[in-house]
Amino acid sequence: MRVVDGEELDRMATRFRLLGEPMRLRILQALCKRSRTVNDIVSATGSTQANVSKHLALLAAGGVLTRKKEGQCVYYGMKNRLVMKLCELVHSQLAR
Amino acid sequence: MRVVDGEELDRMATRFRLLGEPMRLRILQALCKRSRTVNDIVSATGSTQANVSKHLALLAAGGVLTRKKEGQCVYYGMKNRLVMKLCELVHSQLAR
DNA sequence: TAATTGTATAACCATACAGTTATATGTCAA
DNA sequence: TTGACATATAACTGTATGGTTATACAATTA
Repeated sequence: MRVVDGEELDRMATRFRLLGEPMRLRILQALCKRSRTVNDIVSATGSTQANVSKHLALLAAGGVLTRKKEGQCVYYGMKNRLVMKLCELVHSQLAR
Repeated sequence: MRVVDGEELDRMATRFRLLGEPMRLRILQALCKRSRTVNDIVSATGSTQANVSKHLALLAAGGVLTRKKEGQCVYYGMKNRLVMKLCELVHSQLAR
């Protein structure tokens, strides 16, 4: 990594911290294959609707998830594969 | 990423969170090229000795840094290149 | 031994934030 | 319009943790 200025380090830290919550990783896992509604994710994670909604808002604001409203349902999905790449990398690193 | 159990998600989240602090990223940058003493890192980061020591202890406990005592100096260094790989990946992802 | 230097740690404070409960907002159907 | 369902948000609580200050511990030197 090149030398990086303070603001960029802040952004990097923010991204890492966004992934530094088990519940958010659980959510990402649930969205790994396809987009899902909030309720789907609530079921998949076993958390409460309010909690899931908050995490989804954070992940979307952080540029990790997309958000698409259809009727009264809201579909969240992976913005791209890059974040899953990160998760896989960490996962494989820990398997040592 | 395969489906991962709760404990593994916890470990992954812990690793991500470990990288989710600007000061710790600053420390990693300082150690990118070579191992350094605590005082070196204090100078490089501009933080206090106590604060740096605490972060170094966390990074070492988290398996990111190595620790080698020589005389009254303690050298910390990157355990391997994998973490820098992560940082580079995040850095490049944010550059969009 | 005493003084100095390098590092770690304890105690404390302030802040951030995950989770909860309750409620608001929005959308559809009857 | 009313009711039911889906989602978001506000208010609150408890906990974790980054930074600071002071001090302890360890190694070197005089």
